[in-house]
Amino acid sequence: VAEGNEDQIATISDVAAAAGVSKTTVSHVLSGRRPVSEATRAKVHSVIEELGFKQNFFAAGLSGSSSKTIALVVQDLTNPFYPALARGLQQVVGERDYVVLLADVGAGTPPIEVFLAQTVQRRVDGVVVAAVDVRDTQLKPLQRAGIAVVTVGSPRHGTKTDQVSADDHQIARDAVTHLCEQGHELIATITGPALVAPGSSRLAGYRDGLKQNKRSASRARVVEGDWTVASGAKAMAKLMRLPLRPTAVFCANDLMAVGAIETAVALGLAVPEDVAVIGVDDIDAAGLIRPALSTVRIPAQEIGLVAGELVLARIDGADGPQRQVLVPHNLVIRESA
Amino acid sequence: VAEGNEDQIATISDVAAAAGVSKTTVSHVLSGRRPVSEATRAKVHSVIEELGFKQNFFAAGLSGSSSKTIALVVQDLTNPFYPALARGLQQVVGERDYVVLLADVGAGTPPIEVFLAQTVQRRVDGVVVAAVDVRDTQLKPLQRAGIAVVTVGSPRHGTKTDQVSADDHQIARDAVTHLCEQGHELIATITGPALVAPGSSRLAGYRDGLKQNKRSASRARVVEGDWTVASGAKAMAKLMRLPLRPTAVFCANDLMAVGAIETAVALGLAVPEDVAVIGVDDIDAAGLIRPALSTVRIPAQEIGLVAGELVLARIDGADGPQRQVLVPHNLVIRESA
DNA sequence: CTGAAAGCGCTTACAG
DNA sequence: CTGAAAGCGCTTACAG
Repeated sequence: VAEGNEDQIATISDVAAAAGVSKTTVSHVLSGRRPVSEATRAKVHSVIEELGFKQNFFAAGLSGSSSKTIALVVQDLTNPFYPALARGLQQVVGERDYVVLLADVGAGTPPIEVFLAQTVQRRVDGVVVAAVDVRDTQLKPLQRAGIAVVTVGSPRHGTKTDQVSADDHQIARDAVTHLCEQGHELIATITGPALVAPGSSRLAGYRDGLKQNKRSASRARVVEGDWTVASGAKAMAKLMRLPLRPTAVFCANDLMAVGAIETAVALGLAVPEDVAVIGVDDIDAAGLIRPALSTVRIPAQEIGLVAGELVLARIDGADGPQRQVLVPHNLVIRESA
Repeated sequence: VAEGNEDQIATISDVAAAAGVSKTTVSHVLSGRRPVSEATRAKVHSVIEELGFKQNFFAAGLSGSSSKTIALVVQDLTNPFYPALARGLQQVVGERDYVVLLADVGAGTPPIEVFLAQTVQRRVDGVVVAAVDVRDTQLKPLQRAGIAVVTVGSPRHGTKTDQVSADDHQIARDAVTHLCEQGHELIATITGPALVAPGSSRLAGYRDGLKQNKRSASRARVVEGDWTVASGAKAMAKLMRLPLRPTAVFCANDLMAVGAIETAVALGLAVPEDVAVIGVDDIDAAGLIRPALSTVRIPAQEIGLVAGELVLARIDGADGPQRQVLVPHNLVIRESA
């Protein structure tokens, strides 16, 4: 036991020397990529333990070339959807000893293209993109570099990646159907900006829901908001002035639903007795306001899980066509509808 | 222009050859660590551009040994405090081309000790720990490995790292003082579990605030909750049964304040006319409930910024004693107090 | 079942 | 102002 400079970090050579075997053998007991006799395996392991040996990440990567890391690009970490997604992703990839590199586009720095470049330079194994700002031309270079890319959210024009998202169309249909089951006939909607996802899909789903349940549709009962409480309040005021006043409103997100409820209360209308209101998202406040908000929960964490499974599958070499998976949502019925 | 196998990733040797200089020189124009003539610098840069050369992260790290990454360990990404902190951190470190590696302890996997081990293996430059579960004995190895460690939250016994946190003591004092300025005499508090931070500091701050404003203190007006809405509601019921009913309640977080308000309303008490309620955190729901909750905003993003500055300072070689910085909070007065 | 040796793509004394 | 060469700590054909 003459060696043992304990201040120095142990390398694979130290382990090999102390165990009386070659670096090759140590490397193989580490990777398991080639059979090693039980005796020497045990010896090597005990030496590793004793020396506190840890593989040098850079050296391993330089030869082997996988960094065991997944990058996650997120539109706005401040929106609770993304942290939940991040958690789901970490859960599945962490299981396989991958680590997650985070980029919050909303932070403003670094610029997204800089981060994506970093991603290839660092030989990241996979990238999960949950950010509307990213154009597919920015993703091409990653794919060419052999990085597995999966995209979260509604499909965008021309994007060629595996995708996960909530089923926005079905979400709206389910909400409308719930309203119908409660006996409502005149059902309005407060939409998000209607040309882009997920606003467009939820509007289409609303219309389908009406048709499917044989309710009448009317352009007057469709009012556009911009996802904010204030816009929901304003849209609701417009709706409540209609000659044929709707008795139920499907709001394309919870924030607008909160605004809608405030307007209803301000007008002296009881919710849900006079007007029922249902939202989408299940934000934290949904259960805290009165009346408590009925809504459709977007399964953010599950989306993260699936995104993780998709990247890992590609990393493991799965080929075949791009996959698109829709993660099931669920209705959370509280008081407002 | 005979070379140019465009399918292959360009290395520093390719650049050197194409520019007619040595790898040494290319390396130096990249790092700027030694003067290079303007002419050759320009030539090298143009070749880099042309070949689309990107430094191999592993090779650079193996020689140079900095990974340009900061790890962030967070207790529960699902709590909005942490995403905001993460954003602040990214903003400052991103500016300097560092990238952030995220670990959400609440995800359950990987185990925290595994992640911390990864952190030294990957030669991370700094670690920001915002997680109560991490004991200082787990941090020692990182510091020994030369990693800059900063800790977020109230100081813990024996921890020897730079620290950032909100000033929990002062937060409570400020809230109580606000209540006093509104003319309240009998001021109660609903605390978190009182033995651990931040519950203990907020309780102490409440008592100081009372003393400083010459209000009477009473053990009966201190009721312990567990940070949840339900516990706040229950504590409030107890408080409202007191013979000398308090006219104002300082709740150690917003969730308990929401519960307190619900109880008050259920008892037919008007808020803030009959009882004023103030919380801490400024959660999203605070502005959405009625009456809107007055509270003390915890400056999560600023805490992240400061944490980033502290790590970077240490990475840049700052020595000297451990620093502890308290980030200023602010009162957000809405309707409930 | 095991080793010697080349090689991954950089950085950095050392030398001029 | 610039280069040749050693070395960082691994992995992996190749050979036995």
